Amino acid sequence: MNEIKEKPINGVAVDGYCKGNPGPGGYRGVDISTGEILFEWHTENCTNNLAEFIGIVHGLGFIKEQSKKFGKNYGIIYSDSEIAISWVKSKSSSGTKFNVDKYPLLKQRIFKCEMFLSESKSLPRYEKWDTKNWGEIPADFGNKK
RNA sequence: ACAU
DNA sequence: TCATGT
Ligand SMILES: [Mg+2]
Ligand SMILES: [Mg+2]
Repeated sequence: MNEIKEKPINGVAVDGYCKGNPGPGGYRGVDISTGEILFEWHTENCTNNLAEFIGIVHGLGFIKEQSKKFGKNYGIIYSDSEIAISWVKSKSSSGTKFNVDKYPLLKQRIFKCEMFLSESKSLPRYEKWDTKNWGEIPADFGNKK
């Protein structure tokens, strides 16, 4: 199915980054309609896919919290990462090759992400950002050469 | 191959 | 050109 959707004008774009892979990295979330940076996180060492995964999960929690506390409904979370989206769907990042044992804070963060996913009765929508047709996701860090 |  | 992943 080669359906091409319209480029979204609402929702939250999340993107992960790594300076080296593995390397220092993190994620951020951007309000697509305004360009406002809504949340950001950095850590000393991780992989591209772990950063993308944790970013999506944080975005899901953020959207839920904004809705419940402030009645603000951000809509859909977008990610350009096939891998991270598959990990969110399965509620597990066990496919990672990265040994988190040297990074207990990261290990704990991943555990909490999976816990959040497994305990949630419902989650906000999350969809693939179609970079080919829409250009770079608005949350991108612009680190690629 | 596809997505990063 | 290398690494992370399905
Ligand atoms: Mg990305
Ligand atoms: Mg990017």
